[in-house]
Amino acid sequence: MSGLRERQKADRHRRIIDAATALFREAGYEGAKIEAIAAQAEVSIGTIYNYYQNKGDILGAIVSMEVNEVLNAGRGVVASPPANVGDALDTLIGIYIEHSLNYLSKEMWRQAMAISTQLPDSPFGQVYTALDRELTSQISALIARLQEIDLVRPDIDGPAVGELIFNNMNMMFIEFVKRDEARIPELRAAIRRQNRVLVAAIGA
Amino acid sequence: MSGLRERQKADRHRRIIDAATALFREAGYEGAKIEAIAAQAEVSIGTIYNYYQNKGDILGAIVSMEVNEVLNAGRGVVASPPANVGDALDTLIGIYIEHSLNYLSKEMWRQAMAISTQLPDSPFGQVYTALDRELTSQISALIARLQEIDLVRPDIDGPAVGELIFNNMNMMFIEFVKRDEARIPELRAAIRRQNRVLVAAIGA
DNA sequence: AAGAAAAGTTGAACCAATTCTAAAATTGAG
DNA sequence: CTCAATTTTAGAATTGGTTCAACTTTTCTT
Repeated sequence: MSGLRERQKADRHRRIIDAATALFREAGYEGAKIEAIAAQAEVSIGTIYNYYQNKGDILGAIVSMEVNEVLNAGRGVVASPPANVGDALDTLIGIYIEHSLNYLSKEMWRQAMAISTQLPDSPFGQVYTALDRELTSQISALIARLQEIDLVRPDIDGPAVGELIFNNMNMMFIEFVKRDEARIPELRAAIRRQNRVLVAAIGA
Repeated sequence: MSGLRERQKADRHRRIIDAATALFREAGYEGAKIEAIAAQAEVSIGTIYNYYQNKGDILGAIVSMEVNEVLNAGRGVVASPPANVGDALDTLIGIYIEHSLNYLSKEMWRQAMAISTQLPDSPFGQVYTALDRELTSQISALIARLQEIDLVRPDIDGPAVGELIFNNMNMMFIEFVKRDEARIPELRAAIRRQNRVLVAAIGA
């Protein structure tokens, strides 16, 4: 069933995403006109709207790829974490943050986050919420792992702590992308400081 | 210096905000057309844009009033907090959350939050960031207060814990407004659960 | 009180996302 | 190969936020 039609469809998807990625980075989200994306992807405007419900969904597809990469990178840390709670958390969070600007500019992140709260029921809105949940789960999984190897007290409510840590990190990341002059090292240091009390409290 | 011009200006401001508030609630943010707001406020479209940079700023003015009320209500709790850490935090957070839907619908919150990340440098974006900071400070102030009366250990990093608690609450609130069917009691219970570890850790 | 300057108001025009339509192209089935 | 179904295409129409140049109103000056 992988007929020509299937292949062409996949190819158009890729062309649209490639064109949009390039233009979003060059001209910013607002500056990248649908007409220009269509031209660069060598499809018509109508085709773009046939593939994606709206401009936000195109950005959404790009964000999804990025976050999925981050989730993959995170699995390694969960599987074999550094040998103390603070470093383990810092390493996982570090992966999230350091990867975050690989493909997406701060402006793209701002737009993506805005769209996901503005239209929570759009395809992208739902995907974004799901990705957040997966990241939260990954942090909780790390804590569970640390409990297994006796670095975290067994009576700690892992899922709740995972949510707390993720929500704080996410909010800090939002503030980070809102300020163009904000830098990654300061962001990480601030998060480490915030987590310190928690790390002390849950450590075995 | 309270000439005619001043009075007319104040009056127009009020009429625009009243019209917008009514229409946002009736028709939703997107549904409330600038043209309709102008008509109901009995000013021209141009005048609205003379008073507010864009549609988001109108919503911003409404949100500001709401948040400032909440901040005021919170001062009482900080001044004389309940006699244990868990209840003190729960009371303050309760005030924030219970007041939150007095004037603003979930849809209005979604839009407001989206705009504040999308346009962090717009007048509203800056005001919103400042309000978040004030809420964070208020939580930190509560913790400082609890340290004074020996309910919280003196060596705890109050500001960091305040940020952690605020960021978590805020993120939970964002998820809350994203789901129309989400209910306040469940939200509060979830936040209480997340804060539990922290409460245990900082209590004297 | 008249005239000039300053401040504010107005709505038509503009722009870009999105929708719609009818025609052209492509594909898979028989 | 031919036909019917599906997709793509180009572009016109729609829509709603935002801008702008001309017009009014208010204030200031003398």
